[in-house]
Amino acid sequence: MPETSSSESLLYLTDEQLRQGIEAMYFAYRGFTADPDRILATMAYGRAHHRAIHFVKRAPGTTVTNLLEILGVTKQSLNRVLRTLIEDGLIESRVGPTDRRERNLFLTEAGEALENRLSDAQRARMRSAFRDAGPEAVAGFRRVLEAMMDGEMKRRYTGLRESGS
Amino acid sequence: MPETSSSESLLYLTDEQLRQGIEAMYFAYRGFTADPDRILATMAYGRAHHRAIHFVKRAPGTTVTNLLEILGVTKQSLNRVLRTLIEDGLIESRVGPTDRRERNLFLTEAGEALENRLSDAQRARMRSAFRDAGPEAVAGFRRVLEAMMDGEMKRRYTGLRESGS
DNA sequence: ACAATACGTCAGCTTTGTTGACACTCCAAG
DNA sequence: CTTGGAGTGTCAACAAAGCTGACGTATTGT
Repeated sequence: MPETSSSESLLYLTDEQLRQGIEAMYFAYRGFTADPDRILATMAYGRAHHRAIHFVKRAPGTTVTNLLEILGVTKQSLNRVLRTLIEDGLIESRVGPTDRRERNLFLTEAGEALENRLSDAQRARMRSAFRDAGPEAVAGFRRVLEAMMDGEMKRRYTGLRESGS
Repeated sequence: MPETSSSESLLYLTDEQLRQGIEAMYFAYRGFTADPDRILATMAYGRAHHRAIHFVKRAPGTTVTNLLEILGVTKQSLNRVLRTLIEDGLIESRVGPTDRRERNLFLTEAGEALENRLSDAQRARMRSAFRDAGPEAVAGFRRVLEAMMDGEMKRRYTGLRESGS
């Protein structure tokens, strides 16, 4: 093990430092999901519904298959969630205009409303964390997270970044 | 909303930037758990077993109640996991020496071995991400994550940091 | 003696993941 | 034009892991 703090500048690669990074990631992720979870718990929804709503908002008109790839779950798992959201009138599923096998997904007004509530809660926490930590920290945060994704995830992530905004 | 990029230095608080932070967190967390998940899937274990093993390694001799508080799950949920780990000889449960109602939890040799396999995989990814991003980025990463935990989580996290290392 | 604590367990439910089978649609080769 | 294969979406049944609430037992301490 070369990184046993032999060099001062590599202190952040100590096993102990890495372990702290792992634990920070674990606890922070729980904070990250806590607010939306609380809102969702009051309805019959869970985290999976949130994810579906989020990415439909992000890429309106997306197909089921595309969503499947972004979320990395099986069809049935997504379908169950999608079905309840459609039944409840939060998501609209339109038959594809060119290829009628496809379904294009959109948020309804009610869907947008819920998306806003959830997003606001999550963004508020993110904003406060970003503000507390400062711009340089935020840049570092982003850099580490991107390096932590594996190739597949990174593709999905940067794919979204390029199409959005 | 004052943060609509009115000031250049607050660009990182734009809704779009926050949204990207949220998505980065989501995709990175999946990368973060991917390697251990792959290992665990080959056995009859899941993420819950990993968490139990991790924190028993971190705080050997911890009691069930303490673990319950750190993990923030219910007794039943933890017990199911703990029971299989004890049956499989990965965790040892010793009657508390001073208070015989308590059970002190330890990893057996086999438990240590599995912990190492899991930790190595996760640390390798963390190390590579840290190395790619550099020390300043790592510091920023940690700062943002700590700001993102809520009070309860932060207490557990810093509690561990102080007892460990 | 009695209340409180720590742990384990039972029953039953929910969310969210899985696999496998099936129906509808499209397109291209015969 | 028909027909067969590939693509897209739906449904049924099951598993992992979380939850609540109740209860039993051993132990502690007042």
